[in-house]
Amino acid sequence: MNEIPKAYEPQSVEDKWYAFWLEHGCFTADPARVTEQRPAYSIVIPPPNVTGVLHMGHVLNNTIQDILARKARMDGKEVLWLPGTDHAGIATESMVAKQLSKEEKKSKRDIGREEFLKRVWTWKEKHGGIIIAQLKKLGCSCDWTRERFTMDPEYVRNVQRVFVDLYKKGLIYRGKRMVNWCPATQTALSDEEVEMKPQKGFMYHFKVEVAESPLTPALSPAAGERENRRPSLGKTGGVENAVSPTSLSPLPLGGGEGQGEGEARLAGPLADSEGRIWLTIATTRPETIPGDTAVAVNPKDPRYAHLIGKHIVRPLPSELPREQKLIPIIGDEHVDFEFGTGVLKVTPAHDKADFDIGQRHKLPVVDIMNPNGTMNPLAGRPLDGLDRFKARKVAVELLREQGALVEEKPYENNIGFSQRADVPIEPRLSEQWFLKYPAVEPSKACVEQSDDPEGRVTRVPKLAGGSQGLAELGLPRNKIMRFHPHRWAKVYDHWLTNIQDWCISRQLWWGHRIPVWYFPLSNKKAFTLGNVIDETNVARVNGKHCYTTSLSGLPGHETNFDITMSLAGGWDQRILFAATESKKEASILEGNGFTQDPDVLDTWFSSWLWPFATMGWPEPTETLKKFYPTTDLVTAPEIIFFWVARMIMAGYEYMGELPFRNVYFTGIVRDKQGRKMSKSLGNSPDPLELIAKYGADAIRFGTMRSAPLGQDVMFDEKDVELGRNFCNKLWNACRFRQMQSSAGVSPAPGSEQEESRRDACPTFEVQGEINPSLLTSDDKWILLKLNDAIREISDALATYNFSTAAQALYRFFWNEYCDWYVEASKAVLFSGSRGDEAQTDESETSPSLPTSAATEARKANTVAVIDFVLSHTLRLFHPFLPFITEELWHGMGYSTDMPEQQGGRTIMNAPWPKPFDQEFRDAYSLDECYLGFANDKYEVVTQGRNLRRVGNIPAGKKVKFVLQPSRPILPHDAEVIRILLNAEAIEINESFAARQGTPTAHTPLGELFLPLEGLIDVTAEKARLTKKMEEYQAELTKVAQKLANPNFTQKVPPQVLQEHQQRLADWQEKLVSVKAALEALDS
RNA sequence: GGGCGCUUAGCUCAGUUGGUUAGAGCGACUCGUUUACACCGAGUAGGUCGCAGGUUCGAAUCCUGCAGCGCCCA
Repeated sequence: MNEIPKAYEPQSVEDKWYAFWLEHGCFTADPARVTEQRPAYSIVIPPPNVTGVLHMGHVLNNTIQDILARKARMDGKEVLWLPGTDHAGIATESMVAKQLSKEEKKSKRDIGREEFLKRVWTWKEKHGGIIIAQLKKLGCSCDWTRERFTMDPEYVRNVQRVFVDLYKKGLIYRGKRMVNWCPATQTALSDEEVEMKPQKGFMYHFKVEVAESPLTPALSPAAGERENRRPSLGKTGGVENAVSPTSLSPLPLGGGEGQGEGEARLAGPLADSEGRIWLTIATTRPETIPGDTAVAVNPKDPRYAHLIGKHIVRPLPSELPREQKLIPIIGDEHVDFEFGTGVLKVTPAHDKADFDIGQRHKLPVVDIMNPNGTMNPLAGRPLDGLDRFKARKVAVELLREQGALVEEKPYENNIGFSQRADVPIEPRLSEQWFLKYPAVEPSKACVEQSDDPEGRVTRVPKLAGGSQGLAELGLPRNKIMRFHPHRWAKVYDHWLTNIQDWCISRQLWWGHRIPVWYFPLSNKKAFTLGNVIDETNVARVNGKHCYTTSLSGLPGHETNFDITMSLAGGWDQRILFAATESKKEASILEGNGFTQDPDVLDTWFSSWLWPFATMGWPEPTETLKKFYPTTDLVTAPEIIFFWVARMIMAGYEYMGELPFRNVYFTGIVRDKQGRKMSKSLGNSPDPLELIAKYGADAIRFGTMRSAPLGQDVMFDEKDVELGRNFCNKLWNACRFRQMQSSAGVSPAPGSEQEESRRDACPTFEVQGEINPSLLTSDDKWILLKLNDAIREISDALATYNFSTAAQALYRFFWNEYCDWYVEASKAVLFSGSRGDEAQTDESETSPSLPTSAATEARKANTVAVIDFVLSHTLRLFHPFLPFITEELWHGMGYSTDMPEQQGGRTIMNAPWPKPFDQEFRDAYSLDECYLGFANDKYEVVTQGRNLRRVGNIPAGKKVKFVLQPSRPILPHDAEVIRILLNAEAIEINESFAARQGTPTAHTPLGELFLPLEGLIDVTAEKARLTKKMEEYQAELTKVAQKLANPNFTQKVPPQVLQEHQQRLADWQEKLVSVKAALEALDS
């Protein structure tokens, strides 16, 4: 560390140490090293998308994981931080598809499945390493020898194994249902991938004729009520025509009366002059009218009940003859008669609720759309081929032309959007694979629901079969998982309580292809498949859920020889399904005319296995034995359902145990204005640029300092700047220490550099290095402050309060160590190097000055204290600032005397500082009273600086202060005050007679004067003192009033009472002092 | 509609079980290049703790209601 640069230059340091760590295998976990004394600690990384790039969310998330991992290493644990990437089905596939269309103007179908997948792999090879390299830049201490990818061959096998297993258990099934269909990516999505967003649109009211009208003469329109026009809609003047030429009148039924003005006109059947009855229907999706197969009313609705069983004439498609457009009016209790007009159009093919109504009433399902969101021929001639949104406009026009459109008004409602493609999803009837979640009960029970950190009160899960609690579930206390912040536990519990089956198939190519093969049963060949499946077996399949057998029959050939078959039927044809994870059996199937399901699995169906599938499962590997369950999981709350909940279920189902003990949910990183970081807003800074500009440590520290537990993070580049400044401060504080050593402040004459370092390096046998008898009050103060900091930071980290820890580090180091201690230490370090004039004045009242040899010993002792503090501080900082601390650890020589594996090679393995034990405190007389004394001393300094201000004396100008002590002051302490005040001298004078008008301050150590030669601005000083006096008076009054209240004095605890009495005395004293000063000015 | 969170200095946030003058960083302003650091030091200003009630000797803190913002679920 010769010729240390004045400013810290991270660029020259970071790569060097990262390479060093890798070279020495510092991140590599070895299960063989795990013992009782060296417990395991593990985290699995939330695998970033393989082709993704680092964003601020990753920085936040991975910095936290790295802090946890590095802290655990320093605690002497065997640490596994297992990294990897996710194949990210839709994201990656659409990225490659986009590129294909851009560069070659081709769709994936143009080049075919095989070729397309080849392109994706190429893309993956090219971009897949980027984010990993970026994590390394950030300093992440992952065990890269264990990097995994969700499409690694073993991982693929695991996914298939799990699929087949769940299939055999009857938990995976194929079903034709309403799913969330994304017309952009043309695949089904799970409920979790749908995001509800408010959407501005229109509510259209249109009228339909009741086919059986006129019903009865009684329903003819009442006389004189013909003028019942809708209000004109201005530019959509066509509406006016819509109700002409036949004006409608409300029928004299009770229903519509409670409605609002506008709705009243629309609700209830209307009759025209010819006695025909019309119903008005409200909809936001008129383009789906051709798919309507009924209209529904609530059977309890008096306005419409009598119409149930009749028919209406569906207005679209226009070209169809009336008799082909008659659809029934049905009664269904689920119709909300408050909503719209109380008449609901039922489109079973294009709405989830309508589909359910359709099922109840056995309505036909008319699908009028293509998978890409365009209309098909069933929608009618003008709509056919149009995009659904274009079709909506056209449909409105058609209604208008027919005179059926009654009203059109702006309307906002919540629409489901495809999270990935950001287009409205289309509810669509489709055949997909579904999973009924396994292990739901233990997954629910294992998460601590009480807010008590001790876990004393745990929710007793309600289980079927009379189970009473965790014991019945095999969940002892240590099998409980905690969420941080705790409130997410409730969200998790709620989701699990209302859990719906998971649609796991995706109509994509990139991903885990579903390990199921089909065979249409009309083909007799299947019955003799491999001499194993014959007609007898198929007969057994028929009517049962499944039948299991081995096709290949070769022992040990594959890990699983089972084949599960089931008979599906009822919709299109009867199909034989065969699920197998065995390649051998798959090829037999294919050789016999079976074809594999073209779909792939939802990406999360592979990531939910991540904690164990990355550790060698299903083999009982050493890694699994030692590192599963993992200790902590750090992730974003956005994926609590996608990932966290599912991992817990998979953990129970396949490992019989929870996958992690703690889950830490980070906040969302937002910009200064509180907006979410997003590509389209362009408000997301590139972390790599920030690292290049400020250093990785800076971005880590800045992010951590401003990321409170469970709150969103408002990101501001200023935070990174602060991190950079902090590193620089640390750097320079160490530089200062080095300068003392090189300036010859070593203990004994003739000592070598190395020796002085060793002397100074206090890490282990500290007692021998620092001479307790030479400790100053400042030394003891900083040691006690260090002790507080150790405790505070350790506690904060143990409770995942990273910002608290970072702020404590900042405060301790910058405020307490640099601003006070280092400055105070100069009193010792610089003594003798410049005249001791300051102390000559006080020689009468103070003990005699130390001899020169004694001075040297004291300097050495101060350096020893500095080394002690710095070597501890570097370790406290290391999880946050890995690079600079490693650089300084070596540069300062603190590594030299440490055992190889405990800090000698790298600070990574240096032991985490522990709060001082009693023995240590006794040895160094670290009594809390020194905190008080040093604080008083620093208060004198603050007051003195204040006086300078009053005298308008520049901070740089040397002046003389006088202290009239209220207690004995040692020469050292006087010198500290002098240095900190940047004073020419400080005179300790018990009988100082201040000249009239001398600025004075009342301090805990006595009256402090700043004698000036008549330069003082009397008016300003008066103002200052008056302000102070008023302040003291106000406080005094407040306390006095409290103490005068018998209610207070009688009820309050004695300790509080005493405190208040003390306070009263203090204020009184101050007040007297300030009053005296004011009087002195006046006279 | 249900649930959760937030509201304290110009900004971002601390404030533990109620108990001194409600703290910090940034920003602003003033002064200063004093031999670690201008990526610095010293100092100053700035808050009726969202609003209204209540409990209490005492409320930023506990309770109730209201308002605003945000998120999740339906």
